[in-house]
Amino acid sequence: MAVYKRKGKEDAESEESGHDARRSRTRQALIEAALDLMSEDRTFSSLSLREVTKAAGVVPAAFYRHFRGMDSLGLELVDESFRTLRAQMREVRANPLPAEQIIHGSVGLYVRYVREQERYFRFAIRELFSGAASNKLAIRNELRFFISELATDLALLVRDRPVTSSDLQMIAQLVVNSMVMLTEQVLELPPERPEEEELLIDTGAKQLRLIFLGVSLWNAKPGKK
Amino acid sequence: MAVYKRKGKEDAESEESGHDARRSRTRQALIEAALDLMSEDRTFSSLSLREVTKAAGVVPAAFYRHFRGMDSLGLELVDESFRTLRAQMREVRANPLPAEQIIHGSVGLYVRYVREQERYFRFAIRELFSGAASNKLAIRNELRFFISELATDLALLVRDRPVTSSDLQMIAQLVVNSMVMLTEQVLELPPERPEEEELLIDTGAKQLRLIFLGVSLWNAKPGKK
DNA sequence: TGTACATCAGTGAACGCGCGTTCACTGATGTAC
DNA sequence: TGTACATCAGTGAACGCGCGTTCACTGATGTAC
Repeated sequence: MAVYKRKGKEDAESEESGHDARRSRTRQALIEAALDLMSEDRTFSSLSLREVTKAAGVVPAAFYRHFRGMDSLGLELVDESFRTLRAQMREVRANPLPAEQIIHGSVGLYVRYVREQERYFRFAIRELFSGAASNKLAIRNELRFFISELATDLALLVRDRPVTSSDLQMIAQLVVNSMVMLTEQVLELPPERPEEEELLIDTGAKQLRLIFLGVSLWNAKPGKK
Repeated sequence: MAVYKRKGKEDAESEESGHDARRSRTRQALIEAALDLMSEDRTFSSLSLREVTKAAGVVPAAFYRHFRGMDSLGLELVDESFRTLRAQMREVRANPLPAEQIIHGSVGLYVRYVREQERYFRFAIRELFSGAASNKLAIRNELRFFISELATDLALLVRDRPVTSSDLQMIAQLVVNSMVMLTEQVLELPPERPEEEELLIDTGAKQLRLIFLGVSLWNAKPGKK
């Protein structure tokens, strides 16, 4: 049994040859294949290992060189989905306070991002509502993370009033919930319908404005529950 | 080929004997079986015809005496789900205007109703986000119906201000969306956790109050978009 | 009321098919010397 | 540089299994007379 020094993992993997490059190319092909197969109304749990490998252009047995089974591919997809989404959120969060323009602009950015990354959002939203327990839990945790971050931002908005942190969470949850429902609507749109997309953005932005109007009155008067 | 007079369909079907009674008993057993099999994290599309018949206690071929295939069973489930939900909504709607008590009370009623009819709501919410296109469409239409009804009710709330009917729809959609997300949270609760259930009701009610606070300011000042 | 017959929900066997998983293998890539 | 050998991603065949659907059937229920 000999131990060899291995080449470090290459950054640009797609055009390489060699064991490592081939490995990660096939692995990526399996991930892409699974996402593509879910583009219509298929659930992840309804995909078969064999059809994923077929779509990826490898033999069924090759799957096991990369994942222990479909479950483990599912977890990988959750990770991939939220890795990019978290990065995006960090960017958007770097924006200033929510004034009218900013709300509409942020919703627009988000919607266009959903469009761009349709396959990941489709996967995530389906797994959130009907996926395996482990995926569901992982996604709920990611959402809770977004909610907490948003609650932190909201604290600045209401710093002149006594709003409890659990109320901040409640408000942030309402906002994130609205974004989840908006996401579903965007994914439901037929492709290439910019007018309808704008309509969704307008309505989504109005709903956020409505919520922020409510926030501006929250605990403003002594009529607290 | 002789034509016989048939007995009229009996109202109390469960304890009867005879062709018709047996027919509707098996049919109901298939429906119940499908709902029960979805109680964990299974999607309707992941159920097999054979396991549904097995759970219903009949042979696979018997399925075809009642439904053309699984698709047609799915449509039947959508119908059943919303038939009862619509009746429930009619009752709740018979209540007066949303003051604080009434919001909390209505949310409480709704949540307890979801608990009671868990299987139907689970089916509906899963199909909404990841079901077959036809089921998805049917459910979206039912939701649109609720939104329109709610918009009509909201019109009374804002009759002193110039709120467009599309804004009323936008507001009603926000409310219904929040209820959808609340439903998912209720279904996610482990059974028999009254404290956590109350917490969900409190939070849901607060979110509605927040929205209605926003509504009370909507177009109140000339600062219209 | 009694008998002969029609109806039809449910049966049980059969079919070809795609499934997940296993296994010994192949052959290109990489290493040791 | 050249050679012998190790590594290992991907192959192809095989397995037993549950699947959807078909079909002629059975036997209880219901009707005609």
